[in-house]
Formats: sequence, structure tokens, C-alpha cells
Amino acid sequence: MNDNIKPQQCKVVNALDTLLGKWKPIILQHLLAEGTLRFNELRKRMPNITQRMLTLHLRELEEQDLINRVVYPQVPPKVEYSLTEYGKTIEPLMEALHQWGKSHLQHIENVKKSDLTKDEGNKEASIH
Amino acid sequence: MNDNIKPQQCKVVNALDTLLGKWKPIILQHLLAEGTLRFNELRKRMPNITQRMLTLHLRELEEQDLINRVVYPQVPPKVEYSLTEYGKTIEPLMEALHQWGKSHLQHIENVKKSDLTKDEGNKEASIH
DNA sequence: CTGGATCCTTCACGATACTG
DNA sequence: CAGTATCGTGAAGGATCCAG
Repeated sequence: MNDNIKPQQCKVVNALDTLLGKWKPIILQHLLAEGTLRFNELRKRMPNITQRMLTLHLRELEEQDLINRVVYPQVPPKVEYSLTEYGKTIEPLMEALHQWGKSHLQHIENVKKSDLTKDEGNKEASIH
Repeated sequence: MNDNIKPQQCKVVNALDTLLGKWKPIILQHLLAEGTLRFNELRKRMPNITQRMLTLHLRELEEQDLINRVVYPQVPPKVEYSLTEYGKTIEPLMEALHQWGKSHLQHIENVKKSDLTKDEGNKEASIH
């Protein structure tokens, strides 16, 4: 729609869009960590998610070819979710996000502390 | 409270939270690319953003210590925004997101194409 | 057990007008 | 020029019930 926007940006936004949704990163982390999980196993690992949201987000991840959905035609139903081979390529990205998120928390802590000791808040440029 | 949830997840979510908001990644990209920009310069580079959202997101980024806001006490007002030294640490992360987003678009393209040629859609597990 | 269908709430974002 | 103040909207998410 707009060429003023650097190509770079679009792709970053795109990455974020496909990884987002309140629960997607968490679902992906669980599948990364544990391989294959059934619907209810995932649910137990995310006590605050509703069935609806779990279903919706799993469908979206499947559509992005990030996860496999395997239905065992039996009763009671059994459905297993796992990362696709392609889906596993997000691991380094998740790791990078994790590292940055971790150090960011640390950084914000430090900033708050030094705000208490040091007189801060004079960010106006001086005019000479 | 819940040890089933891997520590990793929390931090990923945290990273995403502080980088998110519809316009934050774009603002950051512009500042990464161009160094220092005035309010209106940023606005021109994002034709679809409203003043309100630009202001809000800049404030939030400032609060996260990712950008500097320098007010020149003059009339008409002049305010310059730039990344903090700390803010520049997001560059590798943005690059990683960009690369993944790019290859993801590619991948989705390929998947769609092979869905057309190959008969796909039989993902039920066989029962022997 | 998995998950569809409905209804409801909230909040991020947008549109617009005003101001030092 | 660089904001603030208000009001409105839609879409994401939550709660709940039903079904194969």
C-alpha cells in the first residue's frame, strides 16, 4: 500500500503478525519443548487459556504450516499436535526473543534503580 | 505458581509485549535507519498513523528506555526522537525477525503452490 | 476428548477537534 | 509544530453451552 515504508519493516511486521495472538508463542514453546502433545495436554499446560482460544490459535498455526494436526479416528477422539519440520525453524527466533526479553527486564530494573539515586528528568536540550 | 510453564515462555512474551503495538516496530525501524527524526518527520514516513497513536507509541518506547525524546524549548516547538544506546540493541533482533518474516512469506508461497499440484489434505493417522 | 456455536466484554486503535 | 482531549469502532479475547 505504501512505498515509504521500508521493505524491512513490512517483513518484521509480517513475522510478528504470524507469531502473534495472545497464546501462540506459548503454544509454540510447549511444542518445541515437548515434541508432540494432545489437545488436553496443551490445555493443562496453559491453565488460563479457554478451549476456544486454544482451538483458534492451533488452527491459525496449522494454517501457517507451523504445526501438524493429526486426528486419530477413534472414540473418544484423540488429536495430536506437533511442530512441522518447518515450524522448528522458529527455534532460534524464539531463543533470540527470549534472550532479549530477559535482558530487557534486567535493564528496566536497573534503569528504575538509577532513577532513584540520580536526579533525572532534565532532558531538555540547552539553548546557547 | 506453575512450574509446567517454562521460564522461557514468559520472557518471549515479555519481549513481544514491549515491542508491540501496531506501530512500534515501524517507528523503531525508522529510527534505526535514519538516526534522529523530528515528530513530523516520523509522521511523514508513516502516512497512515494518526498523531495520537504516534504520540502514544513514542511515549511507551521512551518509557521502555528504547528511545530518547529531546525537547527544544523554542517556538514553534521542536522535538527530536532517536534510539538510546540501549535501544540500539534491538537491531539484531529486528534483523532476525525481518529475515524470518521474509523467508516465511516465501515458504507460505511454496506451500500454496504445492497444495495445488499435489493431492494433500489426508492428515488422518492410519490405524493398523 | 475435542471442538463448534453464541453471546458478551474489553481495549487498542482511529477520527476529529482543539491548543500553547 | 507537537502535541492533548473526546468520542467512537471493530476485532480479539473470554464465558458458556452444546455435540459427535
